[in-house]
Amino acid sequence: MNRVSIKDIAHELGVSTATISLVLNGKDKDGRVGKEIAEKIRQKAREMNYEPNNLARGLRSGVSNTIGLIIADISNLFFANLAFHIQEQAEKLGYSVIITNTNESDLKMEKIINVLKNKSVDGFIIVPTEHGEPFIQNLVERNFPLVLVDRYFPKLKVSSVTVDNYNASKKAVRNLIERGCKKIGLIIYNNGLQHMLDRKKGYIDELESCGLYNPSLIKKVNYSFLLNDITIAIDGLLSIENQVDGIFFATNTLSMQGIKYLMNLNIKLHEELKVVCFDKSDAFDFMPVHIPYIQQPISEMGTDAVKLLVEQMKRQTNKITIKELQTSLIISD
Amino acid sequence: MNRVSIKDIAHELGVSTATISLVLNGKDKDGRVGKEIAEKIRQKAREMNYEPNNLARGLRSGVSNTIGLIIADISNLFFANLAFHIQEQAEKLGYSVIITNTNESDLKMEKIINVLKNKSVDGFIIVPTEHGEPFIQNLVERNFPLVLVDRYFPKLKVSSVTVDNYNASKKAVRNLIERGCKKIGLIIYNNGLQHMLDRKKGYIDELESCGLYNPSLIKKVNYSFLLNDITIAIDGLLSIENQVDGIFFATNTLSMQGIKYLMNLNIKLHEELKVVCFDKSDAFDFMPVHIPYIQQPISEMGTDAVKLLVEQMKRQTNKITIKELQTSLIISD
DNA sequence: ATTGGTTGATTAAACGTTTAATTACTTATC
DNA sequence: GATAAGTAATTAAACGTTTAATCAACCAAT
Repeated sequence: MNRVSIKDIAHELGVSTATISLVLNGKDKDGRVGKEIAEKIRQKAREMNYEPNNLARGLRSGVSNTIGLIIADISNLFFANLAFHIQEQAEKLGYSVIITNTNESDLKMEKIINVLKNKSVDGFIIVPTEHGEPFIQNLVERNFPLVLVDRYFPKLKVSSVTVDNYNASKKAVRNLIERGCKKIGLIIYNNGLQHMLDRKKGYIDELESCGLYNPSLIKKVNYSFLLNDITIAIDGLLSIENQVDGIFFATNTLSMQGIKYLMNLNIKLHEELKVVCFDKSDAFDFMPVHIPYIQQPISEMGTDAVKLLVEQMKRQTNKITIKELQTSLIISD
Repeated sequence: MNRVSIKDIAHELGVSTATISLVLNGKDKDGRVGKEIAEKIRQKAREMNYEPNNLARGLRSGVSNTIGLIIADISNLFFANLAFHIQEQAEKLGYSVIITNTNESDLKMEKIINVLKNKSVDGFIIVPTEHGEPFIQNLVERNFPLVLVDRYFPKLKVSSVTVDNYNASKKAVRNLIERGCKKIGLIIYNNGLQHMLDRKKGYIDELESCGLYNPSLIKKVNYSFLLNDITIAIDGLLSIENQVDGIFFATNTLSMQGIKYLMNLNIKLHEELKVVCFDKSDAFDFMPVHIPYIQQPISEMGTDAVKLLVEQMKRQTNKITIKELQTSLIISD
C-alpha cells in the first residue's frame, strides 16, 4: 500500500526504469523511446497513480522547482497579499512556494535561509529584515538566485522589485500641500532600511521645494514600541510649538495606530488635521472621512518578483534587474 | 565552492561517512564511536560549515521534519494569524512549515495535497475547503498524520482543533437579546461546512429558547458574490416585513462588508440596529460605536494543532482528538 | 587456548530518481 | 557487403544520507 515508484512501473511492464523516466519527463521524442511503449508507460503510470518523489528528483538533479519566500510579517495584510500573489504566479510557472516568516527578526532570517537551503529551494524571494544585509550579501556571493521585494539594499548587486518610494512620498506630501497644509509632520519607523529613507527623502524634498521643511516635524517610531511611541510622536506633532495641520504616515501599521490615537484624542480629521497614509487598510472604509492613501501595486510586485526569479533560476540571464513600480495616490474610491 | 557533504568531512578526516553520520546525529553514545574522534568530527563539521542535505536525509529515512500547512485564504487576517502561530510552535518543536493557500478552491486543495506529499511532508494541518471531504478522507485512509483546524467534517475519524461554534453563536445571540433585540437576523455563508451549520444551529436554538426564532431572518450569502449578496441580505432584513433590530454576522468577512453597507445606508448602529460579529477585525477600532464580537483563541488553536500533529507524527498515539476551544464575547476593549 | 563480550570502526546497500554511456538492432548509402 | 546513421532500448553510476551487518582489535574469563 506504499507509494508507487518508477521501479514498480518498470517491473510491471518488464522495462527499465530509465525508459520510464525518459517517457514521464517528455524526453521520449527525438527517437529515444518507441511510440507504443511510451503510450503504454503513460497509461500504466496513470493507472497506478504514480506521483514522482521530489526528494529523489531533487537529490539527483539538483533542482527542486521550489521557491523559498521569506517575508517579514505574515500577519501584516500587505505581506499576506504579497505572499498570495507570489504563490499564484509561481504556480502558473510550475513552481511551488515555501512561505516563511521572520517576524522582522534578523536572527530568524538567517536561520530560515539555512533551513530553506537545506531543503534545496532553487531560489529566494525575500523581504529582508533591517540588519539582514550580510545574509543577503552571502547569498549574492554564492550566486544564489534571489530577488528582494518591497525592501532593498542599494549597495548590493541584487535584483529587486520595490515601489518608487521616493516619488510616492512626494506625491503624498504634495497632496497635503495642495489641500492647504503648511505644517506637515511625518511619522516613520526609525529603522535604517533604504525604503524608509527613500520615503523620508521624498517627504523632505517635496517640502523643501516650497520652503515648508522643518526637521523637527519628523517623528520616528521604534517598531517594537509602536503603541507607545506613536502616541509620543503624535503628541509631539500636535504640541503647542509644532501644531501641525497635516501628517503623512509612512506605513500601514503606523497609519492604523496613528489614526486610532487621533480619534481617541477627538481630533477632527480633514478639518483640524489632514492625513495621508502609505498603503491601504481595510479599516479606511469605516472611518468618518475618506483617507487618502498611496496604493501599491501588490499583485504586480508579486508577479514581477517571481518572473525575475524564474529567469535567474533558468540561468537565462545573470544581469541584475532593479524594478521600481509606480504607486497611485487614491483620494477616494 | 559547492555545498560540503558528509563525504567531504570523511575524506578530510580519513574516516568513513558512517562514523560522521553517527556522530552528527548524536548516536555516538552507547559505545559506537570514540570520544576523541567524535569531538574531532564535530569540530571539523563546524569548521567546514557543514549543513545536512534534507533531501538526501528525507529520501533515505522517510522523515522530513516538515509540516504541510494548507489554509483557505491567506489574505484573511484570521488565517494569516493562524499560520503565524502554527509556524512559531512548529519551529519550537523542531519542524519547519510549508504554508500553502487554496483560496477556497477544492481543486487547488487536491493539487496542493499532492504537491506536498511529493515533497514528503510528514504531516498536514489543513483548513479544508467546502467539498474537500473526499481528499481528507483519502489521507485518513492512508493513515497520514493530519489535523484539521477551524473547520471539520463530523463523519471523518480525524483529529481537529476548532472553536465551540455552537456555543459561541448562542453567546452572541444571547447578547443581542439581552440588549433588547426582538427580531434578530443572521447573515451567514451558504456553504455546507459543519462549522457554519454549527453557528447557525446555535443561533436558532438560542432564539427558539425564548420564542424569538423566525426562519426568514436567516440570510445566506455566496462567498463568490459576497459584495452583491450581502446588500441583498441586509436589504431583506431591513425590509418592511422583517424590520430586524439586531444582526449577527457569522464570519469576519461578512461583518466587514455588512457593516460597511450598513454605514452606507446611514443606519445608526447601536440605536437603530445592534450587531454582533464572529471574529475580530482591526477596523472595529475605527467604528463610531464599539462592536461586540466573538473572540477566537487563535494562538491556542495554532499551538494545539501543531502539538496534536506532532504526537501523531511521532506515532506516540493513534487516537483521534477532537479539540473544541472556547471563545469569549468581547463587549468593549 | 578457546570462548565471549566490549569497544570502535568500516562496508555496502538502500532510498527514488536522472542521465551519460553503451548496446543492439534496423535501415539506408555507396 | 561493408559502413554509417538512425532508432530503441538497457546499464550503471550518481546525488547525500542512514543503518544493518560486519569486522577487527582488545581484554577477561573459563
